[in-house]
Amino acid sequence: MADRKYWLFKSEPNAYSYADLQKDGVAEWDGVRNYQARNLLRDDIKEGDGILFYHSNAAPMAVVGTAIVVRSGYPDSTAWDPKSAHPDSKSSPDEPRWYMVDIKADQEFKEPVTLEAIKVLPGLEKMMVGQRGARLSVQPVSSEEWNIVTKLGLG
DNA sequence: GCCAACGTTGGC
DNA sequence: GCCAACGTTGGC
Repeated sequence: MADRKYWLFKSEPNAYSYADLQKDGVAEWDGVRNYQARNLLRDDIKEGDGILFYHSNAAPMAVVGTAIVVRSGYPDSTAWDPKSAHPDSKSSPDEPRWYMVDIKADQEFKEPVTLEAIKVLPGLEKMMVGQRGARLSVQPVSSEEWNIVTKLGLG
C-alpha cells in the first residue's frame, strides 16, 4: 500500500497491554480525549496503517509489537456512555467530539525496543516518544523510523 | 513518590 | 481573551 502510514500508540500495560490486544483480537481504541490525537484518529489514521504498540509507565518502557488498523476513524461512542471510563457530556451521537479506530495485534517483537534504545539509536533521535515531555498518546512515525524499529524488534 | 510539561477550565 | 489554578501524563 503506497500511502500506508505509521503510528505509535501508547498504552499502560496495567490498563491494556499488548497481551490483552492479542487475546482480544480486534480492539476499539477508545477513550482518547485529546484534540491533537483526536484529529489524527478522525482524519489521518486509516485502515491498513501500521502501529507500533508502546508500553508506557512500564518496566521496561518499550515498543513491544506491531498492530494494524482494521477500521478507520469513527465516533467514539463511549463518550456518551455515562458508564464508560471516559464519559464526556459534550459529545453526542449527532455531534461526536471524540473518535476511535479499531486495531488488531500483528507481530509481537522478539526483542522489545526500549525507550532507552530509541533515544540513542541513529535515525530514531527525532521520534516523538523519545522527546522530553511528549505526552501525545497517538503519534506519527516516519516510514524510516518504522523500518528501523520493526527490524530491531523482529530480529 | 516526585515533578516537569502541558492541556483544560474558570474567574475576571 | 488573559492567565492562574488545576488535573493528567508519564519519565525519572
